[in-house]
This record gives sequence, structure tokens and C-alpha cells, in this order.
Amino acid sequence: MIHPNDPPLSDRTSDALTAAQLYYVQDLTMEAIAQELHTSRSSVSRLLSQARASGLVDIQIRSPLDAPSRVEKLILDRFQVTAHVLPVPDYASDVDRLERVALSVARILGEFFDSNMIMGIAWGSTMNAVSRHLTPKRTHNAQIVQLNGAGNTRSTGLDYANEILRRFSNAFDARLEQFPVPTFFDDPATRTAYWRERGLRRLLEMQGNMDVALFSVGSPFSMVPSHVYVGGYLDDEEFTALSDAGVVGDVATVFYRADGSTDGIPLNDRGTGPELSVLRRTPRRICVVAGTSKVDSLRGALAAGLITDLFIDEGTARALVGS
Amino acid sequence: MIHPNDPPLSDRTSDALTAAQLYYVQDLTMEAIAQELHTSRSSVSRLLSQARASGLVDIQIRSPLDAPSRVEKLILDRFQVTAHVLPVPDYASDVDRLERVALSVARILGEFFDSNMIMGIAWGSTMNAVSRHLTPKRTHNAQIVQLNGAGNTRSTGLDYANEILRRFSNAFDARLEQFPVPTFFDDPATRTAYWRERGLRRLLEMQGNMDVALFSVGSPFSMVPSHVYVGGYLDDEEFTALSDAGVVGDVATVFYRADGSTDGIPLNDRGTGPELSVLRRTPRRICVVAGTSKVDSLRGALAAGLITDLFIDEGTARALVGS
DNA sequence: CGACTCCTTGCACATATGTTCACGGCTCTT
DNA sequence: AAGAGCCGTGAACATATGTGCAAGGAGTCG
Repeated sequence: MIHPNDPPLSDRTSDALTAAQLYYVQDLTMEAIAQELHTSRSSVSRLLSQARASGLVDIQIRSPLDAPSRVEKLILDRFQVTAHVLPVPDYASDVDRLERVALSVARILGEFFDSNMIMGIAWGSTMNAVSRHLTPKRTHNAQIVQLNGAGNTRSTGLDYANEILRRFSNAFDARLEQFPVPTFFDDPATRTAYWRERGLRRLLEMQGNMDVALFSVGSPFSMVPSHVYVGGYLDDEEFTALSDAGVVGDVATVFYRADGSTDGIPLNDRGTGPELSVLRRTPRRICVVAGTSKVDSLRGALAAGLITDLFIDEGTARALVGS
Repeated sequence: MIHPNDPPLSDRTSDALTAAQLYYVQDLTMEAIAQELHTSRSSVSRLLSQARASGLVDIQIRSPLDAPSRVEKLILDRFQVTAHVLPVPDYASDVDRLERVALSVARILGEFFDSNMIMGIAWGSTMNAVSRHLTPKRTHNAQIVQLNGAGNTRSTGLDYANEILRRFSNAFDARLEQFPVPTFFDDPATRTAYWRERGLRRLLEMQGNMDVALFSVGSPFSMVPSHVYVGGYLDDEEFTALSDAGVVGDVATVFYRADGSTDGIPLNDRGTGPELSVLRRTPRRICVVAGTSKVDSLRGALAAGLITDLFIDEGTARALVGS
């Protein structure tokens, strides 16, 4: 009865699975597991690490339904957005905040993305940080699509965005649709023309059918500028134009004012990010924000109705609701 | 902005939640968490224990879809039943097996039961063991219903079954419908009459509308008899009658033969367990089996089509498929 | 008001877990 | 076939975690 071609999965994975079951479900000690698996305790420790890292073990925090914190409730009331406020000590630096928020988001993202879905993803420091911590989740027929071009005048800029997106597609086993265009065209007409290309139409169609969008907000005029503002994507003149137009931030390099409006912001005609109307049509729109410097930009994005789910560190959340 | 009546949940729970988030999601050390929470490391350790015990932290093992073990596949092929084979060392005693299987089932049961559902539960050593390890899960408007009476000739036997069922209803916050009748009536006519009572009709109706049923199998003729066979529920004469009728086991004190048939087994006319047809109409029917002594009985239950999901220790699973 | 219980806390110790390192078995060269 | 590099292993060490215990604080009763 024992077939020779036994396991369709590697011994190692299978052992990791057993170890995880014994450790996390049956509460055995690693020592005991080592005995059952005829190996050393160290190896069990390593097996379990692997099991966690590869997503075999799924640890979730399930707040009782009455648990949303005061701040989360305030945000829900005021902006009709589901907030996930992440505890971060007040004395943490902005880098710490970003890292910790990114870790949390990376861990929970699997909850939002599944087989047969399309997820649109922006790029930037925040997405970069998130991408570095993703725990893998197996999906089938899933698709990831880049939200906006990443080329700039200095380099193609493709590597940076590319790497980020690839980490996502690897973690979820999803196909990846890249967006090999500059972040901003020089001439709006070029964009219009390019958008008619067949390859592009496929990408734009995917964007139109996204199930989830994942992005942060850019804050061009804060003390801690987003990647896009220091990476050679904008020259001084353009920068000034944004300022003059009353811009407070962007999502996937689409700019908006404090009231959420976008009309008459010249750079948007040349940018490659999705129309905000396209974004708003996406059922789930996850925004990740770390650091108080992004608050003004975040307010604009909220005013524009771009967000359905917000991941935010505690300090910034408090700054947002002003308490 | 800070309301005085801040949290609708206790500080302790809220701290536990924060600690869990920091520990399991953000990978902080307990020492670090202690600092953020302004308490001692010990207390954090205790908070985390509480968080796990109270179901705030949910740890699942997600086998990749290609993971089912060889034995699980064999069982699926042969019996059309989803098996969850639990690793237990071969040298483990039957008591160990039961304990470890029960622990696993208790931990995963939340996956099968949710708000607005009705779960039918039997009683016996196996259910007792499971009930002792349940991790709580909040549900609304959920209902638990006892599958069969627990009174016997020596005592009411109510306490035993009662306690088991109450553990389930507590863990899930579910209403509990008890079944305060003997396990077997002396006279079939009494049962028929009693079944027409209004209180009973409500219970029977619930049984008819169950979403999940949870039970083990009894093995009257094995070396390790189930609770029902040592607790004074059956006298010698009845026992012999079962043997003569070719009975191999029972589910919720409804007896069946090796081929799954039940016709002409006299005791069934006086028993209080659900008609097997009622059971078979239940969408999800979870059977928990530990110990090889139950294999024959389990085969009968499988032949009778009583099971959709089987939790079983590895040794017994191997005995079942005979390899 | 004090004596009592009950619960919580942090310390100190006992365990359990994570990580470094040197070794040995592989495969792939040459 | 010998050598070089590349894992994977377990022993030993370094950390992190769990727990018994004594002390202290809040509530209750006489």
C-alpha cells in the first residue's frame, strides 16, 4: 500500500508542517518534537522558523468585535474608513515607525489578497518596506499590477519599483504586470498616444478591474519627502507648480489638494498613475501610513475618498484625529 | 477629545491585545513590550498567556493545498471523507493519543463553528477530553444542542454530559439546549410519547437544522470500552443483544453494524440519539477518533455515511487504511 | 479600623529557545 | 580521485520565556 512516490512535497516542508502542528497545536516542547522527528532540538527550532517564514503557520490577532480602540472608532466615524491603528511607542523614530507598520501590514496582507484576485500596487519607501517583510501565501491565478510608472530622467528607475513589485508577486505566487513607463511624461500627448497601445490597454483594463489597491500617500511638502520627491522625478519648476496649485499630496503620483480635488493640477496630465475615479471603483483600497509628516497628505486622500482601509501608527493616528 | 469613558473593554484585555500585536506581529521581545506597556517582563508573559488562552491570538497551520499526507489521500479516496491525521508517536499510550487528538480538535474547532450556526454535540470520553481544551471564540446567536440523553439507571448522569456541553457553550458563547432524558428508555412507547412533548419537539427540530455535528464513535466490543459501556447505561442482557445483532459501534448511542445498517437493532428503538438520517442531513459531521480500538466501529460509521470530516491520530489512521 | 481574603506584581530561578560554530557529507569541478 | 564550495547538522553557548514565591494593594467583613 505504500507507494514509492510518496510525498508530493519535500521532506523538509513536511517535517516543518508536523513540527508546527506539534508545537503550536499540541503544545509540545521542541525537545519532545525533536525526539518524535529523530533529530536535534536545534533543527526543530530551525524547522519552526522556516514554517513561520514560509507562511505554513498563520498567526492572527483577532480583536473581539467590541475591541476597536477609541482612535479607530473616531476615524471610522469621521472618515468612514476602517482603521488599523498599530501600537508604536511615542519615542520611536520615523524610521522605526515605518519599519514596524510595514511589518504589521506585510503580515496581515494575506487576509486581503487571495486566489483569482487582482491587486494594484504603488511603489515608494513605504511599499518598499512592506515588500521586505511579506510572508508568503499560496494563491492561484492571482495578478499583481503596477499602479504607476517608475522611470525618471536620471535612470530608468525600473529596478527600484521592479524589485518591490517582484517581492509581492513572489510572496503570493501571482503574475506580475509591470508598467515600464516614466513616472511622468514630458508631453501629455505622448501619454495619450501611448495609452492607446495594445499592451497598455491590457494593463489599464487590469487596473480597472482591481480587487485591491495597496499604496501609501506622498507628502511633497513635508520635512521628510517621499521617495518620488528626492529621486529625480520632479525638477524645481514642477515642484513649484505643485505648490502653487495647492497640492498637499499624492497617491501613486496622482496629486490632490487638501479638499481632495485634482482639477487643474497640470502635472496630473502627464503622470502615469491611475485616474482617481478608477481607484475609487476598486472595492478595497488599503493605505499604509507611518509618520506624522504624512498627516496632511493623508487628510487629502481621505477627503478624496481614496481609502477604505487604513493602516497607521498610533502617533500618526492621534495626530490625524487631533487628540 | 479624550472621553473619560474610554475603553469598552477591560484594560487587561486591551493590554493583552496590544502585547499580542507587538509580540506576534511586530516580533518584539517580551522585554521590549514590557517597556512600552510600563510593566514587568513577567506580566507581559502572563498577558500573552491570557491572550492565547482567551482566543485573542489565533494560530493556524495552513497546509499548502498539495500537502495532504498519503494517508489523508487514501482515506479521501476510499471513504470520501476529509481526514485530518494528527501526528502522534507510535509509542504513545491510548490516553496520550486521546489527549493529543482532543487538544488539536479543540484548537481547530473554531474553524467549523460560527455565529448563527447550530452545532449538535454528543458526550463521552472523547468529547469530554475535547471540551477541556477549547479555546474560546466569540459568536452571536449560536446554538449548541445535545445529541442524545445522558441519564442512566444509577444516577441521572446529567452532570457528566452537562459539564461537557456547558464547556462548549461557554467557549463559544452559545445558547445550550440540553436533553434531560435517559440514554435509553425502558419502553419504546415512552419515548414515542415523550417525543411529542412541545419542549422535545423544539430540540428535535434544532437537531434537524444542525449545521455541524460533533461526535466520536463508541466501540462496545473493544478492549477499551467507551464511557457508555462502563457507566451503567447498559445491562448484561442488553449488551448481549447488541452482540447478537452484529453491532460494531455507535454514534451518539445509535448503534450500527459493520456495513452501516441499523435495521432490527432493538436497542435503537429505545435510545435517544438522533436518527442517522437526521445526522446524514447535517452538512458537516465531524468525527473525532483516537486509539486503534475504535477502528472497527469507525469503519461502520464510515460505511453508514455518518462522517464528512475525520480527526484521527496517525496510528489509528494507518490501521484504518491497513498499511 | 483592623483582620482577613483575593488578586496582582516583580524578582529570582528554572526551562526553553535561538544562534554560533566547527564538522561531515554532498555535489560539482578539474 | 582529490579538492573546493555548499548545505545541513548537533553541541555549546547566549537569550528569552515561564513560574513559584513573597510582598503589597484593594475590597470585605466583623
